[in-house]
Amino acid sequence: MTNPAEPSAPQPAAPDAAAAGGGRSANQGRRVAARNRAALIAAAREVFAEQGLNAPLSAVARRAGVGQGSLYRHFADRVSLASAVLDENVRHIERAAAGPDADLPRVLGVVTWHLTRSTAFVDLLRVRGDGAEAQALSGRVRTVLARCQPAGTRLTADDLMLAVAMVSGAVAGPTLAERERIALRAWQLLGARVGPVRPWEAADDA
Amino acid sequence: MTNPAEPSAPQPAAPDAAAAGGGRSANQGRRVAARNRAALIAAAREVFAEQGLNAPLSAVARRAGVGQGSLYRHFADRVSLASAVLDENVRHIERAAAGPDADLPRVLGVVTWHLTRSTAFVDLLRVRGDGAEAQALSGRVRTVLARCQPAGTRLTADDLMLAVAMVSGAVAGPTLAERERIALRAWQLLGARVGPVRPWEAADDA
Amino acid sequence: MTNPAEPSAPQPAAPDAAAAGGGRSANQGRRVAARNRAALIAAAREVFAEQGLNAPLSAVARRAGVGQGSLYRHFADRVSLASAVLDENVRHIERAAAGPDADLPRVLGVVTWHLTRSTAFVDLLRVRGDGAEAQALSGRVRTVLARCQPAGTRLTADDLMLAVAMVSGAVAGPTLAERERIALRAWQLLGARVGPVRPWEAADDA
Amino acid sequence: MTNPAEPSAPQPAAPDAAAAGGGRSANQGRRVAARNRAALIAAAREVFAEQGLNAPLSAVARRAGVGQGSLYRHFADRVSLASAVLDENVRHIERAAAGPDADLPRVLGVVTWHLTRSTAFVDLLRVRGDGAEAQALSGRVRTVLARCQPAGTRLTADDLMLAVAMVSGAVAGPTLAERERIALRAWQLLGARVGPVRPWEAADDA
DNA sequence: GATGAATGAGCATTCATTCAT
DNA sequence: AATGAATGAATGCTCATTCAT
Repeated sequence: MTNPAEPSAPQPAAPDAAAAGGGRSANQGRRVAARNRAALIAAAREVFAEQGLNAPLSAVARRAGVGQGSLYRHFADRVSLASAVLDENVRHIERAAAGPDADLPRVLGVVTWHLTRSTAFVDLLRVRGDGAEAQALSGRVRTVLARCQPAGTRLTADDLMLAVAMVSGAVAGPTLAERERIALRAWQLLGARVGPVRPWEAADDA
Repeated sequence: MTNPAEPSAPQPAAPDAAAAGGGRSANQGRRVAARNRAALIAAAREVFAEQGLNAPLSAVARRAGVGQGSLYRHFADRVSLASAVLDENVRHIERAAAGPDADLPRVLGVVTWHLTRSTAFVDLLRVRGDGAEAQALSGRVRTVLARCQPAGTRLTADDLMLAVAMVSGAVAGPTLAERERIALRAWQLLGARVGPVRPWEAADDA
Repeated sequence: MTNPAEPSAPQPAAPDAAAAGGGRSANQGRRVAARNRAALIAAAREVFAEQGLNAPLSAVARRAGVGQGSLYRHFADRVSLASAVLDENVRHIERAAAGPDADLPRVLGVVTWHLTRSTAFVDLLRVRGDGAEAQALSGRVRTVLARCQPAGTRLTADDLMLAVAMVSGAVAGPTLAERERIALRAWQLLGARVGPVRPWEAADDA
Repeated sequence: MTNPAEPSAPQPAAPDAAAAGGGRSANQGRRVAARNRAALIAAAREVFAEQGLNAPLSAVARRAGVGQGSLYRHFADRVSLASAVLDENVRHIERAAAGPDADLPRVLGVVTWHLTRSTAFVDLLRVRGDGAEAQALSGRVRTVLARCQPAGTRLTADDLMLAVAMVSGAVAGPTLAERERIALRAWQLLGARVGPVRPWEAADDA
């Protein structure tokens, strides 16, 4: 998984018993509903990270170990699935900014953590105005950044978002280490200080 | 056309000398071959700019006024067609750097012109190591930039390419003017001076 | 509703006594069972009239405010649901024929009323021998018509049913008025006298 | 085949040689284009006659022994395929009306022949205003009938079309003989004289 | 007995690729 | 060397049906 983000990553609902039978795999009733939803989001996070936001939804369903129909029941369309995936990323950033000793470098570190883990998140912050949901999500990031900015700075909130987009655009590479290295060098070229690169949870360890 | 780039844009090869023959358009030998190739590149530039690099190749062939089979004769796969499209962009940049009074700002201006005109070019410079062709093309840009750099600068060639990628990543927006505005502000955040934004040809007018 | 047919149309079984319980709507025993069955028939009448007999059964369940499973508990398959819907239409015709001053024109008027209101009823009388249920229902109509026929007529019961099928086949059109106009002209071409077009209930008003 | 209508019924393009290989069946080049188109129409005539106009198009392609893509190349959508099928029926009727000794009964005989052979044709004449193509086709039938009508008749062209729709609606039954018997009795109930039931070609035999 | 979620087969449609002419 | 048609795998989406709760 590219971006677990949740301590208790839900297990795919698939390789259960009862699959040994011939025909259709057992209908496990509504007990698995919540588990399926989580598995779909987790699978979508992986698939979108690997293949981009246009990846086949059938691949998401397959990786989640869930029928196609269940995917469509939980998420009416591709956008609502993507939103669910990205919503988690944004929530983490908001949580990071809500901490007691939150400042801009610390938040940028969290942003960078997500940028280097999720291609989908990169796409979110790079592409502007691509549907109401995407705007809402990137707007939340913008709000967080604007609030963290020290008084008397020369940069507008738009400038901050532009800087994030610039780093987003630059972040590419086959390995995670490579992506982090590039991201940090990019922030350096922009003259920005960046705190430790981590999701919010890890902040406890600091 | 989003990125004409060539003063003499080749005409689609279609309803042309076929008036001579009866039913089917005559096979006109290697004369049409060159014309078809050019028409395919021109069509691909438009289609890729409008629909992205995953646009259906059938749309390219249709717009070029050329059969599907001819497209595959000239370009074995999607990548080689894209390379041919982007090769023109890179050649323009090389030409700009070969001029008598070429310096880094002037070349960056040309780079910016292409970034704001061609979505495909943005993708080229943003995604690293995506196949040998793409690497060769971005390598040529790297060479050009390295050569233009004034002696005694603190930035490596990698840094320059990274900066270009950062601007590439930030460039988005519905209108051309918007894309140019964003690109220039991005360079500004990087502390770079940028010459006039133009393709090489226009440099004569300066 | 295109064909209410019942003065006391049953209400959807949905947001009802559930206010008493906490989360899930309470299982209210066999009281709701009857109400659900009626709601399903009413919903099916509407949906089948609007979208034809192949309308998704999920749409019927949704409009009835009832779970999918309940639909299948009450009606084993699509045919048995359709039969339940059409049974009401046939009962109305039988009731019309049971009245004190019932004669053929009067019954044909009632038949026409249903033909012009319910696409499903048109299908019933047009398609012959399509399953035992359909045959039973159209057989009842046949019986009614045969009984109403004046002695010494030249038409057999089969002829009467054929005439009804002919009118059924011709009845089409976007508006109710249009359908009635066509139906009456069709009867005229057949040389049949037709009483007032109305469901049985309205006969009291005459 | 339910409605051959053409003396030289095209053979399905399918069970050719070269199918013995493992993977994809051979691409037979553009030679088979015309044959495929004819096979598609023939297959559609059968499938539409058996399953109605909403039959799966994949079934048509399969029966024609043709790939799905070829179907879509020849016919952009379901309507254009259906039109191609029904166009033949209408052309036969027009040809029948163009003969030297054409009169209304003779044309009605031909109409009846098609009604009893093609469910799709029944649908065409029964459903009004279902798209421009359908209206055009039924309009042509209307024109033919109007022209054949003897001077001084009491029936309008609309009445004639209504009568045809009535017979269309009544025609149903498992066997061809049954359908013909019903159709002829239906015309009798309408008081219409009907010539021999046959497609135009057979008129030579008379 | 109600509920609502799970499941996957099925259909429409697109498109990369091959190939006879 | 161009052409344009053939092919079927792949994908999106729907819906009938089953089943644990």
